Amino acid sequence: MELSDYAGLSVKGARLSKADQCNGTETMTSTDSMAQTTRETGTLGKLMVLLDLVTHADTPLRFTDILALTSQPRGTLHRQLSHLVEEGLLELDGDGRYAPGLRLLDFAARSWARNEFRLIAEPHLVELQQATGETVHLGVLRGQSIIYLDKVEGRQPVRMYSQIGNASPCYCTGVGKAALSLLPSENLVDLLAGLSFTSFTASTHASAETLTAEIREIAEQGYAFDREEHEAGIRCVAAPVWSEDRTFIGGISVTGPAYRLSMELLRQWAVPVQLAAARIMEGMRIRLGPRR
Amino acid sequence: MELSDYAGLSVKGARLSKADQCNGTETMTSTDSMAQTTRETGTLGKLMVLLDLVTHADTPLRFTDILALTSQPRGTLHRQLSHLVEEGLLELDGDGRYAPGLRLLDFAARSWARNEFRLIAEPHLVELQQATGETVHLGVLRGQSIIYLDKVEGRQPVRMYSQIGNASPCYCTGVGKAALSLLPSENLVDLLAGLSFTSFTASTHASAETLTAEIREIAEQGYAFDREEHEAGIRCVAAPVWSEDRTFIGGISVTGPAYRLSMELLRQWAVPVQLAAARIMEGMRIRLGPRR
DNA sequence: TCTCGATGTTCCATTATTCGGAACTTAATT
DNA sequence: AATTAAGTTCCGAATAATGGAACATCGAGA
Repeated sequence: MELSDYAGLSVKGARLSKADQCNGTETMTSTDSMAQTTRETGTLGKLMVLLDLVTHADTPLRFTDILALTSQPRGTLHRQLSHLVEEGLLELDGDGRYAPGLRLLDFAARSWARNEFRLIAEPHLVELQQATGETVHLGVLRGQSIIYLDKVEGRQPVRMYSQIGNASPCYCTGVGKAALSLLPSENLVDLLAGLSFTSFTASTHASAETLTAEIREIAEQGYAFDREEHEAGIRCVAAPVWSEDRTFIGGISVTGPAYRLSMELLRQWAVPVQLAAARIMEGMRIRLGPRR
Repeated sequence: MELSDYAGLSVKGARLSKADQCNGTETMTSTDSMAQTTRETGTLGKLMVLLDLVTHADTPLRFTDILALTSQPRGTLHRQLSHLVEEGLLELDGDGRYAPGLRLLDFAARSWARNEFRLIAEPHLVELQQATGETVHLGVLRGQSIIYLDKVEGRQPVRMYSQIGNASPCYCTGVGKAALSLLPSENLVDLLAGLSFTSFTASTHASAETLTAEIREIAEQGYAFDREEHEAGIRCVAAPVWSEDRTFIGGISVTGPAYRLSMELLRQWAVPVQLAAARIMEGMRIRLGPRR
């Protein structure tokens, strides 16, 4: 119900919720451990589950594929998909395959262009990029995921699994762990309880225990590392950033290939990263402080 | 009062949607030719109007602002906004102001990353950029708008959402007019009938008549110009591109400042632009041809 | 060609959700 | 403190979504 609830951004598990609301038990699913309490927002919630399904699929899905994934009555599913297509949120090609709709791009372009947090942070990200020569990210916590709001690359393009708008897990990214270190322990416990840990590399945290320990450490020292936890060969150092009203809880990071970024070098960069973070927060305070 | 009049993607009188463009069985004599029944897709349609309102606003809106814009009952509006917020499509800050939700970014990032048209076109856009040294765009027609799918700039890395994803009018952009030149005259008439012409510059088309004339010309010669019609001092030359099943009707363009791009130079570039367009379509044919 | 099965679409009574007026809280202003 | 504006919650009535089944459509194999 707080800032932790929509399952849409979680890596796995959005599909389960659909199955839940299909059969008997309704309205009484209070605190569920495995499936995060997906509070279906009526009609919209059901449609969003579908939109999630299609946008998360690796390839355009046929009607029957979606039918199998949702186990809904055919007629119902057909109407729901039709509505999504008619609104431009999905597109149906000549082969009867559903793909994400381009209208989503228009929404996102506006969402991004006007985002105050990003606008304020941008110059500081550029500065940090120039100081280090490596790629700089800005991300915020939404649900269990980090959504990357911005990315400033150097000249040498390094192939990385990161892109503006992409949602990444919070438990294996520098920005994610930095963000988690900002949460009150109560909220943190809740969030961790809903996580399912996927081991992307050998270094990825596999349990809430080890993660909690590291987060405590991060909270003390004020910066976080990603020791090739999300992608092999990629390291980063991150610092937490937040807005005063806690609408944005996230972080910034400097990321690069392990062969170039020794842990020692990353440790040296912790201070400039923290400084940039401090400047961003100062910028937010000036810009947004008065009226809160 | 019509609250679906957003300058977004839906056409008022006639929606150029799947129903129309589907296989063989056209000529069903558009059932909604005179009946302006804005077929709102039930609950979803109403919510999308709200989402449009908020994302199109220049600044975050307060509850009362939205209330005034929609003239809905307060209770109803409040519940609708709550649902959108709960799903992460909108965000409500500490001041009670509604802004676009970051979840939209996640959707869009996936929508973009997997878009086949864009993936196929990309290398040809890069090539065209290198040949001309100017900025190259790829856009497709959705409703009355051109949505930019890709942008290749000179030296600077692509700022993902700076232009990509933006919806622009079809009647005053090179890509837009090139796209319109592909439409069957019946569809074109329907679409033009729903347009309202905003004069961005002195050169912007102000009526369907002059626009229709130019589109006819474009259809003959196979390329289009933007003579500072959308933005003063900016010119472009564009060529139409389409996918075989007409799912994508759009174009590519080379854009730049008028002082550097004489009309004569643009005319010379028409051929390379058309060539790039042809290669993209060939790529689509190879990639998607078989199974249609 | 015909039939069969798989896939996709439409229909309609039932059911659940949304609607919207009004009462009820806050928060800001005089 | 009194008053107005702003936002939230409630509940019967209106409306939209549901889901089962009938209706199309298409491909492949007999």
